[in-house]
Amino acid sequence: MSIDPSAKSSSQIAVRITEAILAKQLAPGTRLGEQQLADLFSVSRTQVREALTRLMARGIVTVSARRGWFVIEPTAEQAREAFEARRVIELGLLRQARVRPISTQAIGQLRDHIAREEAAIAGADVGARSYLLGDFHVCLCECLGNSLLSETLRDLTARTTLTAMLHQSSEQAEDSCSEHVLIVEALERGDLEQAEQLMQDHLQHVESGLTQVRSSDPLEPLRQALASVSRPGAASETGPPRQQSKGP
Amino acid sequence: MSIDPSAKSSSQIAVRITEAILAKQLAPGTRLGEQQLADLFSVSRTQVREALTRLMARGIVTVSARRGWFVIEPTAEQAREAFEARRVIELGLLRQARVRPISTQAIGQLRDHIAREEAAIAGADVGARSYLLGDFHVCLCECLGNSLLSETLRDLTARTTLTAMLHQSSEQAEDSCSEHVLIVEALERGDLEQAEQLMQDHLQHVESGLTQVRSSDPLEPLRQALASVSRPGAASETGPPRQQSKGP
DNA sequence: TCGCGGGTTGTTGTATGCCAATCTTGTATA
DNA sequence: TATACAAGATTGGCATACAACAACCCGCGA
Repeated sequence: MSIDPSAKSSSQIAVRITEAILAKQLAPGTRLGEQQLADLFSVSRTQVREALTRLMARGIVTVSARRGWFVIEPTAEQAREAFEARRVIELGLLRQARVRPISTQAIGQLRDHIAREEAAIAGADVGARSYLLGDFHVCLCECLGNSLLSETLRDLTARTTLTAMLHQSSEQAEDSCSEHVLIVEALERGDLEQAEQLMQDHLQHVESGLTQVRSSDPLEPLRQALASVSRPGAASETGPPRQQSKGP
Repeated sequence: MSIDPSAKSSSQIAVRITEAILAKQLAPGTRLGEQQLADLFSVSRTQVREALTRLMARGIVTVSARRGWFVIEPTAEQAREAFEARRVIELGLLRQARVRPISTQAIGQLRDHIAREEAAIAGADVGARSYLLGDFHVCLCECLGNSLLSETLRDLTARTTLTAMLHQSSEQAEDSCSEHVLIVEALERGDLEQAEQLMQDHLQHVESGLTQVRSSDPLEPLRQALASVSRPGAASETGPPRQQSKGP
């Protein structure tokens, strides 16, 4: 688990965890032990609990009473809702934006973002790639002038990212990126109708990229995990087999 | 401050506070002292902090370092974003709903809700009236099959309610309710296009009901307060949270 | 009268210890 | 073999302590 070494405030811890999820460095179902995180960040359980409470309010972490905190594992229904919510927000935002022109500065920001996407795709950093591909939508939302919705959208992106990890989607990074390019181009020439259509298609592509297991069988992940024998270091990700020596 | 007598868990405390805001029983800028709330609910500060942390993550409470927790006072810009977000979500949801029919059961729920609205308007309970008029939109969102967005919408409703309190809107309760009726009727006969238009108008009415201060001038409230000499104790209710000083 | 400086008070921020509840797991026993 | 029981680990929550800081009060000097 490679969240990051140093963070002091609880909000920073929450951000780190969120980023790790968006970068696919934290799998759904990962256990987040309080003491464990406290040691990792060199803070007390108090701070960790506060950070986790925050993340729970945002719906990207759950707590099972006296068992522990876990990264959510979106059910099929939740995944559907998350994608629908993204469609509603992103398409609706583009529609609302028809009355208010998009600043050239915003277009510039989006172009920069896409440049970073391309760099990440060219490079080998899978985490950065995943993060940036998701963050594009948040960035777009912010450029369209609504920071409130961008917050919500970030959480929804986390959910869909986790869903993608659960259902091991085929992430066609290049395709996504080129679709982003098309969207920004449409925005740049002021064709918001086209942009909306492109976004709709794009989200459709992302959603249909999931290998729709979509069973409501709670044993499905386990079954799937045990079906293929050789999985490279997957267990160490979720289940720390042993624990460091405890306190006094 | 008449939140309610008994609640045990932090989530319940958060719910109580949210409800009080939606019922216009907690004004924007109200101070929420930790010890104060702890005494009120007969719990420790720990629980109160957890509840407030949750509410902060949802954006309906802020904390000023070492000064205290306060119900947010949405700025003009934030108010604009909140209304835009509501438009985006509610209109977008109705648009998405075109592909999926609305169950008759959902229509029934909405009708029940409107009946309660009418009862509250007939009665004298201003709190219940305000709460129900806002909750209609949340309820509609849930009936349209997206509980994720309904959570977000609840928070946005809280924001717009607080904005309304700040800018002392003229709340034409009967008008709102009758518009709700029209919307549900349109839904019932499957005319989603019409429903969307009605919703758009309705939200427009609510927003324009605000005495549009709406300048981005941070001194505007002050100026307005000093323009008219005799104001009956507006701020004395909760103790004036003076100007906020931000950190570095 | 007015402004200024210093101490006082109150509130949050954070760590710590503690203990109960209870879930998990390992082991002994019928 | 299956059940019961004990041990361990982890969260849930409370109380407390104390530091950091903001707001307030009050006296002092000009």
